Amino acid sequence: MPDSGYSRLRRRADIIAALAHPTRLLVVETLSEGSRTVSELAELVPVDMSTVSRHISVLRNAGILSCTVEGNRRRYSLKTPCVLNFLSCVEDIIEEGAEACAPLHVSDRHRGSSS
Amino acid sequence: MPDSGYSRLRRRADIIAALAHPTRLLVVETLSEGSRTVSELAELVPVDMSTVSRHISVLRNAGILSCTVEGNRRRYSLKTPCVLNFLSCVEDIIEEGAEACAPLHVSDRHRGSSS
DNA sequence: TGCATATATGGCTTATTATACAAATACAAC
DNA sequence: GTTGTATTTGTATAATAAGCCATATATGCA
Repeated sequence: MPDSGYSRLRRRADIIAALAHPTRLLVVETLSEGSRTVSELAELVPVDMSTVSRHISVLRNAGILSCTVEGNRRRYSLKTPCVLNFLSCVEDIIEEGAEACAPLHVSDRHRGSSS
Repeated sequence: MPDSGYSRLRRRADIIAALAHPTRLLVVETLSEGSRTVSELAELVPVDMSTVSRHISVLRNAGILSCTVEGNRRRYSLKTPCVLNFLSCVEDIIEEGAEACAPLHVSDRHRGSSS
C-alpha cells in the first residue's frame, strides 16, 4: 500500500538515486548478462575494491540487487530487471537533448554598458 | 550514436540523477497530467519558489522537460513521458524490498578484544 | 516612464556522497 | 590453531547538492 504523500516520493527518489551513478549503472548493465562476484565487478572500473563494495551495497539496500553466498565470495544478481527499461528511456532523452526554454532575448547578458 | 565508454554512463547517470529527488518526482508526476507554470508547481511543495525554479531547471537541463513562454510565465511540460515507466518499476522494487545479503554471523561486532 | 508580477541566478551555509586507505570480518585450507 | 583470500566497514577528506535570502531579469500594465 503505497502512501500518497511526500514520504512515498522520498522512497522512490532514494531508489532512483541508487541508480544515479556511472559505476552503479555499469554494475547493473553487467549483471543484466548474469551474476557476478564483487571481485569480478571491481575489475570493471578503476576504483578501489572498497568503493565498489559500497556501490554494490547501495544497490542492494535499494532492493535492486540480490546476492547469494558462495563460500568466500558473494555472487550478486539483478533482482528487478525492469531497471533495464530505465536505460532505454534514458537513451531517448539523450537523443532528444535539452533545449533552452525560450530565447527570452539572451543578447546582452553581460550588461556591459559599453559607453 | 551512443559511445560505449564511461562518459556514456556519466551522461545516463546525470539524467537519472535529475529524477532522484522527491520534489522533482512530484513535478514530473504533476506534469504527466498536463503542463504547468512554475508558480503552479511551486504550490505543490513547501519550499521557496527559487528552490522550485532550480529543481525545474535541473529537469529541463536533463532534457526531461520542455517549456513555452506565455507572456510573463513559463509553462513547462513533460518532454519524454517514458520517464513515467521509471516509476512503475520503482514501485515494483519498493514492493519487493531489500534483503540482507546473507546472515554472515553478525554476532559481536564491537570487537572487544578481551585479553 | 515607473511599478507589479513571474521566473531565474548569485552567494552562502549545511547536509550528503564518493573516494581512498586501513582495519575488521567471514570463510577456506592447511 | 595460523595463514590467505574475499568482502565489508571505520574514518577522514574532498566534491556535490539542497536550501534560503536577496537580487537580477523579463514581461505586463498604468
